[in-house]
Amino acid sequence: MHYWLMKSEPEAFSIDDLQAMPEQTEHWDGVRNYQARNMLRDEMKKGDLVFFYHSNCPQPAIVGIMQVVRGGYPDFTAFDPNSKHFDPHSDPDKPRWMMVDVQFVRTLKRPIPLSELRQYHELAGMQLLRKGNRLSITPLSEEQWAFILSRE
DNA sequence: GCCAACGTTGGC
DNA sequence: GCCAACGTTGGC
Repeated sequence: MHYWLMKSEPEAFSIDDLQAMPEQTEHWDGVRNYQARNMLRDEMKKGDLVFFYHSNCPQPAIVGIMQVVRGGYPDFTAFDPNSKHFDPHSDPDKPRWMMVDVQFVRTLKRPIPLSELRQYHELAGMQLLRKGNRLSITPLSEEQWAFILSRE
């Protein structure tokens, strides 16, 4: 059982969009970073819990919880020339990019902003808070997960 | 809109 | 393999 945080720009795909999907489930496509790809492929398993984080918006914040309902499998948007995530170098016989399916669990009672997360020394080791961090998927320890929920 | 940080590309 | 140039991310 692992805990994660995944970023999305709410203008592109928000937690409300996830909640509105059929089965409240969507595939998390478009990750085009090898470090994140490796986590999707090797470490994210069905049942893992994930914080939904809104990035690149007026108030960057953790806004909700989702659950992995299908572990890593090939990101088919990489094969679609009409997709903005198309990658001509990803061969369907040897897919370069991976994704998981996630299901909405709930929104937090309140969004917990990045600026607040930075103030907790308990979270000093969080990868999200590291200077220059750009990874759209980062792991959390169980302790970090529980602490954040305690601040809700 | 600015810009720091980072990843990728490609010439050599 | 090095590294400059470039593109992207994402907070502010």
